[in-house]
Amino acid sequence: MKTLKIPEATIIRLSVYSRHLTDVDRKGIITTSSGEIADGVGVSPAQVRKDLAYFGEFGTRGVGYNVKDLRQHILRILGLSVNWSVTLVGVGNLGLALSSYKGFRERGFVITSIFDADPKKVGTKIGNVEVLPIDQLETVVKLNRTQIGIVAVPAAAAQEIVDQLISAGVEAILNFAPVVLNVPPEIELRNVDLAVNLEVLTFNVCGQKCY
Amino acid sequence: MKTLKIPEATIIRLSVYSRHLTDVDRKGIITTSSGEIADGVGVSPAQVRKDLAYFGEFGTRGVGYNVKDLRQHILRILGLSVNWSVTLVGVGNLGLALSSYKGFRERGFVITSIFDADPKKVGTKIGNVEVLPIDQLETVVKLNRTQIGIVAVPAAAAQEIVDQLISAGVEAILNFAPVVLNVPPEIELRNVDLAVNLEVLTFNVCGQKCY
DNA sequence: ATGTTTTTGTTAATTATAGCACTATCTTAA
DNA sequence: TTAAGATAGTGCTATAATTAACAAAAACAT
Ligand SMILES: NC(=O)c1ccc[n+]([C@@H]2O[C@H](COP(=O)([O-])OP(=O)(O)OC[C@H]3O[C@@H](n4cnc5c(N)ncnc54)[C@H](O)[C@@H]3O)[C@@H](O)[C@H]2O)c1
Ligand SMILES: NC(=O)c1ccc[n+]([C@@H]2O[C@H](COP(=O)([O-])OP(=O)(O)OC[C@H]3O[C@@H](n4cnc5c(N)ncnc54)[C@H](O)[C@@H]3O)[C@@H](O)[C@H]2O)c1
Repeated sequence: MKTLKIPEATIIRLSVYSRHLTDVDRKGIITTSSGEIADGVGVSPAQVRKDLAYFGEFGTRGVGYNVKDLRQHILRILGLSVNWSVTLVGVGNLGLALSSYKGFRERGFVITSIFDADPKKVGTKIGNVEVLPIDQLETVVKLNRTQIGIVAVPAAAAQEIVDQLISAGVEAILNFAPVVLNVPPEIELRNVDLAVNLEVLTFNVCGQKCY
Repeated sequence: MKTLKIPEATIIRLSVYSRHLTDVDRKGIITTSSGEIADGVGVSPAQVRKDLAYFGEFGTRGVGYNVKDLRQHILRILGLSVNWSVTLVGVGNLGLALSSYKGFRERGFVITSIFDADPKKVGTKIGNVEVLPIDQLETVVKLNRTQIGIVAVPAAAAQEIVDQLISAGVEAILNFAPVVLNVPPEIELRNVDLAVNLEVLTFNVCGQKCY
């Protein structure tokens, strides 16, 4: 087992490769190559091979990769050979969209609990999951052994929620609130920041000429 | 005018710095330092200075940075000294959340038009913007000189929508559909992919031990 | 005044990432 | 059986990004 440091960019690409392979597989295609994958996702063939090489040898020289096999291998690498229990905190505009997103389940992410502070929302059902009051977060998350928390509350409440998620045993957090959160190093945190994404766009559109 | 290549990571951090400075400014603080900014956003002081150094000298040695000034400078660098006209395509679960997101306008992004293919949605109003049929996209986007398009349609429709946005003159696209899109090189494209984000988390939670 | 402290801007070193070129191995067909 | 073609895996090179170190400049205290 290698303790090699894997670039995050590699993981992101692996996720995209696996999605691409799902499409290719659906078309009934049996075998593919680093070149075809590269074309399909817009990177270089060398990059595809390099990314895979971190984890082993999955292809056959002169032939290529078996689509189903490679897909399964990548899913396994990403930790997707099992389902993950996910909790969603905050069922506002965004939380509601997330809670009904089917792309979740397809990849093995199962929303097992939903919380909100608003009494009007508590008790309502989203799909077959009931919205629970925030004071039950710790108990329920512990009970379900939920490993992933999604934060979709206002920025002002995000740190408090994150602290609760962590003390409830969550190991990874996906945060949509536009705020820098403090978490201990053993907790995995990723931020999805809409404004930041748009601002990278505007910077580039300016042709970097605006300043 | 430098033609220096700026790392994308730098732009992302600048966006975060500017948000942090907005908070600091709201607290009435006049002066700050690279160290304080670094603490506030979780990077190193050297990184902060390096990022800023790409664009000029904004501080005073021995003193630090004027909060308001630096904030304004960064906003200018990011192209946020003017408002941007944005069009949103697809008002499903996600599109609806995005259309009512206030964080947009705060940074100068104004949704000037919304489109959907569903006749039941066309004609409804979101805020004070009416949902228009998709066949008016080109005309309206051209009329408004809209520069940014947000794609929140199903994956199967995304490429088609992107093509229409581009032929309508949009220069930058933020895509939420989980699909690899083809755009000409002069078009700025960013993808926000929820599954990918979660999968980076699961990979890391596995401690890279799962494979 | 002058030296001390602070903190920036910048240069140098280190580390990380991507790209390329080459080698090994498999398939196929003569 | 062997040669030709294809394509994965790999080590090396080049590029990019981050970190660290240091010199320049401002403020402040003596
Ligand atoms: N709406 C979007 O498109 C969008 C896009 C990007 C980022 N965001 C961010 O995502 C977050 C949610 O956005 P939104 O538009 O859904 O906001 P919202 O106001 O519609 O929803 C927030 C929800 O969180 C709940 N809440 C508030 N405080 C809470 C607490 N302490 N504990 C539990 N629940 C609490 C509220 O009751 C509400 O249901 C915000 O931080 C926002 O900045 C939203
Ligand atoms: N819902 C989420 O939380 C979420 C999260 C991440 C990514 N996404 C992605 O964002 C996209 C939208 O997700 P959603 O949940 O809002 O889906 P949705 O089905 O609720 O909404 C899609 C909307 O697009 C419209 N549409 C369909 N085809 C169209 C076309 N050709 N032109 C214009 N409009 C068209 C539909 O009428 C509908 O209103 C999808 O690609 C989805 O995978 C969604």
